[in-house]
Amino acid sequence: MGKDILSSDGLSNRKKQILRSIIETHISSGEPIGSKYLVSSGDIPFSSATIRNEMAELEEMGYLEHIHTSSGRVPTNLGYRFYVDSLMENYKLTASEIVTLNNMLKNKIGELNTILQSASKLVASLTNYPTIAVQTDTESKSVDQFSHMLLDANSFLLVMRVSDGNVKTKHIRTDFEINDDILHQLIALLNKFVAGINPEQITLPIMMQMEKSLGSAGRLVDICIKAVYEVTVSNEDTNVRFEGVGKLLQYPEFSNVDKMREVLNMIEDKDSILDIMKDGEEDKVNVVIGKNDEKIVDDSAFIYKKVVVGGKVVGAIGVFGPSRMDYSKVVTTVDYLSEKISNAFKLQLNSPSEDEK
Amino acid sequence: MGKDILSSDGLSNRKKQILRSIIETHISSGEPIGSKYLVSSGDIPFSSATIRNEMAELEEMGYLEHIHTSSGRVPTNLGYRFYVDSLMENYKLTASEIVTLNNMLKNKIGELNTILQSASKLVASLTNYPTIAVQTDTESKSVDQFSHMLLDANSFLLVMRVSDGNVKTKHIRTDFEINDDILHQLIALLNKFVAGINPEQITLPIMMQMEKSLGSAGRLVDICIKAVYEVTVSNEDTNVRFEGVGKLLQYPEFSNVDKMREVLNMIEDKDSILDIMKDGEEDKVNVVIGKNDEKIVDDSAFIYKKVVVGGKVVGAIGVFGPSRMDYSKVVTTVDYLSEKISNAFKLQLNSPSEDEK
DNA sequence: AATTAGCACTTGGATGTTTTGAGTGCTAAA
DNA sequence: TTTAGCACTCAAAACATCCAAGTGCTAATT
Repeated sequence: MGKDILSSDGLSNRKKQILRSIIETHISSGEPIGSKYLVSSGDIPFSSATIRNEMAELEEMGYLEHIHTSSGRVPTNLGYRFYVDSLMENYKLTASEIVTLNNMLKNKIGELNTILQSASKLVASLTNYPTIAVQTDTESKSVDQFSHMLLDANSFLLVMRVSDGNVKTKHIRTDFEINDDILHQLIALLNKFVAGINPEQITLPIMMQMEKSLGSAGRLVDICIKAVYEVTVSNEDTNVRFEGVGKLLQYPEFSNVDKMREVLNMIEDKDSILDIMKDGEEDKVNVVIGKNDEKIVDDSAFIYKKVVVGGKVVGAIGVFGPSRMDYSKVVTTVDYLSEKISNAFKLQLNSPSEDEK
Repeated sequence: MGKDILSSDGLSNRKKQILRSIIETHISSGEPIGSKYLVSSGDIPFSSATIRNEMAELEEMGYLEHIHTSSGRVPTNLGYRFYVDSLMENYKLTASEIVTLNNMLKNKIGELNTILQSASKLVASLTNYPTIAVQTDTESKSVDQFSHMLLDANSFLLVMRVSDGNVKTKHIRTDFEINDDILHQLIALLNKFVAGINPEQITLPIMMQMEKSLGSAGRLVDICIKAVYEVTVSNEDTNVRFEGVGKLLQYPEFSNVDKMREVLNMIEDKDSILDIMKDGEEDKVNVVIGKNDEKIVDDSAFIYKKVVVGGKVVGAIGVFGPSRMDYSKVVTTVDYLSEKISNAFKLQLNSPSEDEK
């Protein structure tokens, strides 16, 4: 009955079935899997000898490995990769899970960093792995809208809504007296000429025109433009936060000091995290396994999806855990949430006057 | 020669000498200390038998302990406490250490959280223990001024200048159409009735009056007041950051999974950290050891000093490590740095700066 | 040709035993 | 008061044994 027929990816169906069964069992147990166990589990309708033969071949192909002659098989990184790419079924979020997610997110519409962090806590509570919330600075930002708050006769607050979803303020002092009227004019001008455009495109003629219309308060233009530069160019907002690292210790593969040291070192090096994420694709959940891509600690996996607002990557949320991770659940959850976040900000952004694009 | 004369704190000088020698040796080696070792080290001019007798008494007094009959002695928490309070000598920062500290701090004058973090990194590099940077919220806040930014016909940004110097924004959506006029009225009302007062003093009559003057848009009042509450009551600016937790793994007492789990759990629970620090005194370096004060993991110690700016505690920096810590160096470093930071901000407050978050 | 039963063989881990050495407490001598 | 000396203790290291789970291979079966 078996029929060792190759399907498109070079594996007979029986091999796939066996590989999958091994991986899923191993994911939940963490133990090496032997042929007899597979038989007794009822998953595979063949004898242990047959399974052993298949296993041997799967091993030769690089999907499984063997710690020593008399131990069961364990998936290799390549095995996990194959599983994630071709074998895994989509996890369905339960209704109650969705309700939980939505409720917790609902009250959090606001600043991007707040929302990223609370999303990452959410993922943590649902998946029992440590989570990561990354906020990145986009390369090219613009200020999309200006507003102000007059503080006293010599100072005011310039309020800027930045294209990455953040709102920044800058305290500006003047050596001459200002009032609400002047500021209104100033803000109107800024909204007209500066809002939404790349700061590099602010030309001298534009600035001069603005200064002229402001008359004696023309000097403010210069100061404000400087503020725009600071806000759009600086990348002090880049931020990598891990939550719940302690959870790793419940997994035997991390229950030893050396592995923990490796992990803590990796985690504390924000740059390495950003470096890993740089390579990821934008509109899908990325799964980085073990040290195929050797930036990551062996035996571990890193799953993340970038959060895109207004066509730009503003951050990411994700999960870090053992390579025998519950991929399907994690992938689904991360996907759902990052999508939700992007949407929440789409609403917020769609509104204002000028649409670029 | 020995003369077992009691000094003021109930210990003969010889006992002090022995206790101190044991503690300092143990701090650097991590091993239990035996009588013979002390003799061979040359520190104590008595025979091993004499030392053994003294040790037995020190043990009876609670300063030392014994894992089993045939092991050397180890300091108890009480022993460390005594050492820190009475025995320890002040560490002298070397000239090059001071230069390093000053240089690194010099370029960082700016935002409080930035400076706290870079200070904590500094301590980490000098002491080889993980460090903590805490930023705390001041207890009672109010919103001192309101402003707005209209996003579209159904949403706007409420901009609030909070009394602690931060500016917060809240994205507010409405299910009816709004415009700049209505918002101006709203903001004017808020500035008149709500600005500068403690949110607990906002009474229902005031709110009703505001709602009435706004007519059909009255509902906005409620929403905005809620935002005010969130901003003034929440302490989301409170922030506890650990840096270099991985360093703990180099100390054998933390090189096991259970201890590590305890530590990670403690570290991830910001509230417990804040709770510990609440009890600390303001103008000195606080040393919390082991589980005398049982909020902290056994075998560990927590050293911190609060940073005070303008009479208010705005945060703290500190170090977490094994109870056999290099107290004198750590205490000195933490003291020096926190002092520097307070000073840096004193300067900044006096001279006008144009930065505000 | 594909599958399976059977069996010899491997090996990590669990368990038990022995040895070693650092360190103690106590007694009696200095 | 101090110290030399000695019997005693115990954790940790080293070594030995046993066991269960699992494999690879061969020969029998379908």
